Amino acid sequence: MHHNRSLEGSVTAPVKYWISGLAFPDWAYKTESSPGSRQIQLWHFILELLQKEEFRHVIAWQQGEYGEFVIKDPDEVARLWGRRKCKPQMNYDKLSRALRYYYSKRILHKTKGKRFTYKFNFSELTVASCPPWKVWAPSAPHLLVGSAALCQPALVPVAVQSEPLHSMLYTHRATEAQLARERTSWEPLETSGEKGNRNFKGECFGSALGPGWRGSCCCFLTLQGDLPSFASFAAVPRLCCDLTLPSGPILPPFSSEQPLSGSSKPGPRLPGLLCMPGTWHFPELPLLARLRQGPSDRLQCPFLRPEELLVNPGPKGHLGSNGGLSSEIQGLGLGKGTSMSPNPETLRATWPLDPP
DNA sequence: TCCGGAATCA
DNA sequence: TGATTCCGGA
Repeated sequence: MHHNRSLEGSVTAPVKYWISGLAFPDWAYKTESSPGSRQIQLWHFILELLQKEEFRHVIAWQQGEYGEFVIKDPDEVARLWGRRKCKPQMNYDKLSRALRYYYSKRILHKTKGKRFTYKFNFSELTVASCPPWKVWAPSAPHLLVGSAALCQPALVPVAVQSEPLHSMLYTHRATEAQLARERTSWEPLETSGEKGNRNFKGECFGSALGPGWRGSCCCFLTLQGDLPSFASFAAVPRLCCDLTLPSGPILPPFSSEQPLSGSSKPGPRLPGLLCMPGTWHFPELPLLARLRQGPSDRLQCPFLRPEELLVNPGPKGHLGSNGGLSSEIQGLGLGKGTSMSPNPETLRATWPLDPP
């Protein structure tokens, strides 16, 4: 059972990590888990306030704008913040200065034209705040893809199955021409993950983890560079793992030279799934942009290369050395470099790490 | 009201 | 490092 600490520091009732259709990892609400600091960070505190009904009159999520919140009573928010930090001289001017420092970190940005209105960049926030010890956690009982996905997804189950989250992760059909165009215009992650580069095409969740993690980054591409910030990465591994999707196409495409063991014939191609080596596509799915502003309508995951997927066999029940996929994946029956995808039933039956 | 530089603190 | 404090400017 998950608990959170109240604003006064006591343990309170369990929280639902579900805000306006967004699921947060549990550590996002645990002040003591703030990475890089032993003290609570302001954005944590803001999330705490936003989470609580009793502060709805002080600060609240903006209806219809995911991640956007309004400070209705700046002085009160500043007072609460000052009380938490034992800074009685705190005021909104100082607090807002701290918030403005989040701009450069891309944790937050200002909603122009709206007073006291800010917006979280959740993907950046989750990467920046994902504790290293929760990354690459070998005991995580999920099919984890990409370093971001390796942040232990402490989600409430409803988040996985809910329509909003599906919509966040899905995108609508991309034509083959579009795919080809994107394929050729794909930019290296080195540039896409650069801080301050607002024109990036891809958002590498693993960018905060350093170059060594690049191979397993889970990346979201958008048409305009304004990333689909609300495709909460935490949901990705669950979706990949549980395969409870009604349309079922969220599976990594594999490119394997040799026929995979454990399957005499390749699995059927899942309807609507367009795959390219190293890239996921989730066509025929609700428009991502429905959940956020902007025309971001493409979700891709150029993530693990085949050689990173097909790792040395490990003991059953453990993740492979890539931290994400064990050798059992070889039983999925996949063709090389094709649009072949694993049969979800096969995956379900084969996967050793599914929770009971 | 908002922004960001600069110095400073813990 | 993540604020806090102060401040000039838009």
